[in-house]
Amino acid sequence: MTQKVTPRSKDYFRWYTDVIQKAELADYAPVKGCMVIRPYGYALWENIQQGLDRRFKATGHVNAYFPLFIPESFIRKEAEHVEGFSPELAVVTHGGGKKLEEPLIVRPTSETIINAMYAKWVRSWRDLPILINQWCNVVRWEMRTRLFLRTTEFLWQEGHTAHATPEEAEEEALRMLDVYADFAENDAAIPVFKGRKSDAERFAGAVRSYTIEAMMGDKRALQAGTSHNLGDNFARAFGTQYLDRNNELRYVHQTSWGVSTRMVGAIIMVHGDDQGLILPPKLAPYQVVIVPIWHDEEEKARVLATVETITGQFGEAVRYKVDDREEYSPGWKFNEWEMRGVPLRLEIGPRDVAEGQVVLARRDIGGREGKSSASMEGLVGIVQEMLDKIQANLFARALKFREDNTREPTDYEEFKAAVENGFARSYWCGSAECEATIKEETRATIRCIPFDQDGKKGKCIYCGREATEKAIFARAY
RNA sequence: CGGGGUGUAGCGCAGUUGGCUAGCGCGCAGCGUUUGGGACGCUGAGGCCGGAGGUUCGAAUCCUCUCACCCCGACCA
Repeated sequence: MTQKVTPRSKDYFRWYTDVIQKAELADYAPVKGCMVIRPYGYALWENIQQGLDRRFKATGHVNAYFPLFIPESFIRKEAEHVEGFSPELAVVTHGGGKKLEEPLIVRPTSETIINAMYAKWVRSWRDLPILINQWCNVVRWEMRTRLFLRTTEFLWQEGHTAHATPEEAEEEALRMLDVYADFAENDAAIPVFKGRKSDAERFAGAVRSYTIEAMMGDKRALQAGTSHNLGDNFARAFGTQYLDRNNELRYVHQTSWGVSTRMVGAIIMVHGDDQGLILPPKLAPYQVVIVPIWHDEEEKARVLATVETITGQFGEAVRYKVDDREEYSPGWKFNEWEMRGVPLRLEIGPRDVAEGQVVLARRDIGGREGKSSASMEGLVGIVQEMLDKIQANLFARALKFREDNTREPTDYEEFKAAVENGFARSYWCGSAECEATIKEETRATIRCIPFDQDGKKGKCIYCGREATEKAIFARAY
């Protein structure tokens, strides 16, 4: 399996799929559009889960689990929602050898079934807010699939909250977008634009959708997380009402927000290089790989004894892997673990043992430049410091790349060139016609209308009418 | 759904003017020598050539039909 991957510079998408399979993150499943997430990929996902779950808990959310099957009639209750999701539903028509009275939908998302329950649970203003998240799988029958980025079945978390007022729901939607952005930038080392979706890109059934958008290594955009203010759309469809302090019956206002295994794809595409993966230390299954080197049994004993004192030092503070396989040479292992994206490699041979030091090799900086030696004494501190540096460097590098490839074109010709090869930040008049025409002519869509605006006015990049906001346009995954 | 492509050993492929025993590289197993940037030798295991029909003395190879997967578009986290 550990053959070289197609160079990223040569064929970006081949590189992407090669890396996933050769690094053993995932493999194609026997069912079209589905993938098997292998232990190494799943460990990465578990770290993503932990990073997010910790933040959800810290903002007052609790986890729960709702069923996989949703009665077909539920999906129909919210008009825009049914229209948005119908084409991609998997439907169960038989169970236990008999045709079902009512077909069951395999959840594509859980707004409907959760609202059916919330409608039961909510009676009084005292029952609010409900702040529930669930970790689960969902199924969307997409025509075109790509490992991690879009699979028929995928793993995600979906938060579903219910609030007394529109203001609280809005506040919640924005809070969770901040949580996502914080996770993306600090844990995944992926810089994101936070902003609002255009109406055309809005979630089916939402009042407003917010998103974090990231630039991949091929300069295309990827929506890395979304947060929706659902208003009272689902509450009206499901009759989710409560009595307020004045004994008046009111609909709840809701949000939903999600991050999926797509985040794994984002990490691969943002940080990887020709050698393969580069994983951010905060999420890497192994932060450090230790490669012991020896020539004979006597050296082996000494080297491994030293390795043991090091791993003893690491304890729980560092996630490490000792690669003491005898069937591979050190050089082979170096290449293997670089391909698998381990942020830091520690080499220990007889020379190091004699000198009381180890060799450190950074994954983010190749060749000699990334190598240094460190004393065995207090190594854990040095390693942690270096992991922090790598984390910071990955973010800085990704940010610079995004900035270098985000342009502010002054006319439509420049705009077309810009979205050909990066992001364009341009005034947009807000009309769906301009948006649709741009999409048709350039294949670029509005990724978001960033919160970060300069407050100035300008002319729409397409029609020239007055515009008050700039949008990020790009080709997207 | 439209367009393109691929199915032969675990992986990557060759073989396809029909021809006898289906081959190569990597990987895998055993033994030995190796090990600081993808080591080497020897021995060996592993195939109803995607499936079904047909043509033929003879089919991986020709014909028909099917199935699966990948890539490019439209749809989407």
